[in-house]
Amino acid sequence: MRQISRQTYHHGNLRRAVLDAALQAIAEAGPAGWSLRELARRAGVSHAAPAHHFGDKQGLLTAVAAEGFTMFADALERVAADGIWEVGVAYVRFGLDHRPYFEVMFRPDLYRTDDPAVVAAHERAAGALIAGAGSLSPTPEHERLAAIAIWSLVHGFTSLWLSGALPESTTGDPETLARSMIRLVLSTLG
Amino acid sequence: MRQISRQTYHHGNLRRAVLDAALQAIAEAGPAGWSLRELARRAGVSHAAPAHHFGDKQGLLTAVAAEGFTMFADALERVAADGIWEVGVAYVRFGLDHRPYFEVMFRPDLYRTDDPAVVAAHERAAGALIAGAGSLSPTPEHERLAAIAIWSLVHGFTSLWLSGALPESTTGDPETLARSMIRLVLSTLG
DNA sequence: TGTACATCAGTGAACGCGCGTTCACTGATGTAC
DNA sequence: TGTACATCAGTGAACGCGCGTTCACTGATGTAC
Repeated sequence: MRQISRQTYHHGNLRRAVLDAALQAIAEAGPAGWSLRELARRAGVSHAAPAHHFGDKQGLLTAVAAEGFTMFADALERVAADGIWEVGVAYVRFGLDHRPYFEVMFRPDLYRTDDPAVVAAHERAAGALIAGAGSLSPTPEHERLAAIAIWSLVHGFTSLWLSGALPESTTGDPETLARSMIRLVLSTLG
Repeated sequence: MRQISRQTYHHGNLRRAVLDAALQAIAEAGPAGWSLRELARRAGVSHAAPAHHFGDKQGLLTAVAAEGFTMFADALERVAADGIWEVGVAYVRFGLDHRPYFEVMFRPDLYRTDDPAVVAAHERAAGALIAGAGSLSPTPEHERLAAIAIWSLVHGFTSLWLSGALPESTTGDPETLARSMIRLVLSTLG
């Protein structure tokens, strides 16, 4: 185990430390509200260190997106066997629980979408979603439409909730609300 | 009519010119990819002029959001009498046709959400959406859920389409696709 | 087990640049007389 | 109709600052012998 307390010259885990600082900065100010130098300050390292690992801000956000899509795909695959219902709920929960990742992942102008790690995890996530939707469709055309509908539904709910756009009257646990909403739609789609 | 060709000392329409430059800049680089100075350059005016009208970037984006929500509310109210179906389609179409506005409107960290013009137009838009959903619901609880479902559906579809997240296999006219999707969901929700 | 050396993660000083902000100024316009 | 003046939209030079980038460097680590 390398040292955590930063008493050596070599950090040992600088890459991770910078990523964590980025996630915190995104949570506080969005993906655009900070500079690489501020990140270095947060992480307590030299201002040149982030560039040493990630090249530039786009490279750093590419790493965030890759990590995010990997966690996202894991979360969806974990419940894939339980049906499209649970996949939809997992989609919403991921967005609520991992807001900084979510805010980067669906803003492709922020990072390099052709990064191999991003592409692979993205495809895994899409696969879990489409496979789930396939289970409830009689025809291929209907299946395609149903998959897009479910995806739009859970993505829209998550985005609206995160941006605070839903009326204040909409109180209570967002996951419970999402469950009710998905049940309402699925009761007729299936 | 004031001069357009900018041969006088006074621009005559500088506020409009800066707003238009902002919309173009947002279309090209997102709401974060430019500075007030760059905007002034685009609009062909002194670099101090935008601040003269809008104070700072947040003030400028507040004006964009207010204008956007006004246009949005107009578009939804225009089809409100035709039912929730057409309101949903109008929602999607607004996002597709007015991407720069849409990208600002649902990112409340970018502007002052307590601006009176923003608040008024926002409430008008929400009213049109909720009134439409009310038409297809037997109970108040169901109505509330149905409204959130429709809203999530059309908002999610628009966001996913704009970010290019929908699979490339999903070709064709997005509005047609949105119509099919909304019909599929409404056929059972109503 | 000890020594020499290559590697490379991380440092920190220095650079030029574009930024937002300030401020004294310019000059077109509208109004009073 | 003409003159004087107040207003204020817009200018442009100057400022200090934080930024990304460069680059010679430091020093911990791993490997060869």
